[in-house]
Amino acid sequence: MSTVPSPLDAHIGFWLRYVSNHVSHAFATKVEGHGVTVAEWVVLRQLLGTGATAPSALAEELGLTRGAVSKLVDRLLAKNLVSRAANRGDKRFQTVALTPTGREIVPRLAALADANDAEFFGHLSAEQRTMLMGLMKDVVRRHGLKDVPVE
Amino acid sequence: MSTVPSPLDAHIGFWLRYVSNHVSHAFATKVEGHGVTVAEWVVLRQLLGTGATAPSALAEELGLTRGAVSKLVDRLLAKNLVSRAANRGDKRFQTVALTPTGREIVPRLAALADANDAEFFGHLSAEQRTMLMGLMKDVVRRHGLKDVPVE
DNA sequence: CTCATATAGTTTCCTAGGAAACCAATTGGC
DNA sequence: GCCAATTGGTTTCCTAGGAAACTATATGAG
Repeated sequence: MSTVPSPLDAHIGFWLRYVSNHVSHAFATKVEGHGVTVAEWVVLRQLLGTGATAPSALAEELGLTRGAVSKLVDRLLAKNLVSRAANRGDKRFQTVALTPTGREIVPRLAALADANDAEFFGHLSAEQRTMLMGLMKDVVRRHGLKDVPVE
Repeated sequence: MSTVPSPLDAHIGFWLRYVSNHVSHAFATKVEGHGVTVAEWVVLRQLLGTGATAPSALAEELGLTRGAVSKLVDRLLAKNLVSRAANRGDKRFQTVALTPTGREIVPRLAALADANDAEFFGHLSAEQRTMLMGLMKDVVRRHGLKDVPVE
C-alpha cells in the first residue's frame, strides 16, 4: 500500500524557505537604497554588538564560511563602513570594526529591519510572535548547530 | 531618547532565514546523492501533481522567475527527468512533464524530504507543527503574494 | 492586410556565496 | 632548534538564480 509522495506544502521546511525568501527579498530592496545588502547589514549589526571582532569569529557567529566573510568584509571596507586592524601578537589574526560612518548607519538600517519584520509579522499577536521565534530558536538549539549568533 | 538599534535576533525574519538555510542545506546534501538539487526536486514534485505544465505556470506556482525555470528545465531535460512538448496551437507555448524516470524518483526524493523535515521539526508536537505551518501560510496569504503553490 | 503591442520562453550579464586549494604565521613534538 | 601539523585568512572555481534584453509567435486596432 504505497501512498502518494508527500506534496511540497506538507513540509515545514518548504514554507520556511518560501516565506524567508520573500522576507529577505523585501528587506533587500529596502536596504539597497542605503547601498547595503542583507548580508552586509547582518555583519554591521553584529559588529555594533561585539566591537572589534576577528573575521573567523564573525563567520562562526553568523553561520557563514570564512571565505564569504572575507569577501563581505572587502565590500564593507570599500564602502568605508568597517576597518581592518592587524593583531599585534599573532599576525594571523585581524579584527574588523565599524567605522564612524558604519556606526552611523546601523540605526537607520535597524529601523528598516524593524519595519520589514512588522510588515510581514506585525499581524501576529505578541504571543504568536514569541512562540514562532521560540520554535526557531528551539530548532537551532536542539539541532546542535552553532547555538545562536548575537549578543 | 534614542534606544539601542534592534539586535539581529530580535527579528523573526532573521530566524526564519537562519533555520531555513540550515534545513535547505541539509536537504540539499541528502538529494545530491540522487543527482538532483533542491530546486529541481521542487519542480519534479510539482509536475507530479500538475501533469504537463507550461514553464510560465511553474514559475508562477513556485515563485521563481521564468528565466530560472527555463534553466531548471534545461537541467532536468539533460538528466532525462522531464520532457518538453510543443503546443500544437500557439507555438509560443510548451509544456513540461515528468518522464518515466522522473516519475520514478519522485517518491524516493519525497521520502528524503520527509526525513529531512522530521530531522528538524520532528521534536515538535503535532499541534506545534500545525501552528507553525499555519502561521507561515497566514503570512503568505495575508501578504497577498502568490497565494500558494502546489496542488 | 499591416504594424504596434503583448506574451512565452531564452539568453546574457551580474552578483552572491560555498568548497577547496592556497598562503602565511604559529605551535608542538621531538 | 626544526619541521610537521594547525590555524586564520584569501583566492579561485563553480553553481544558482535574478534582471533585463532579446527572439519568435500571436493578436488586435485601424
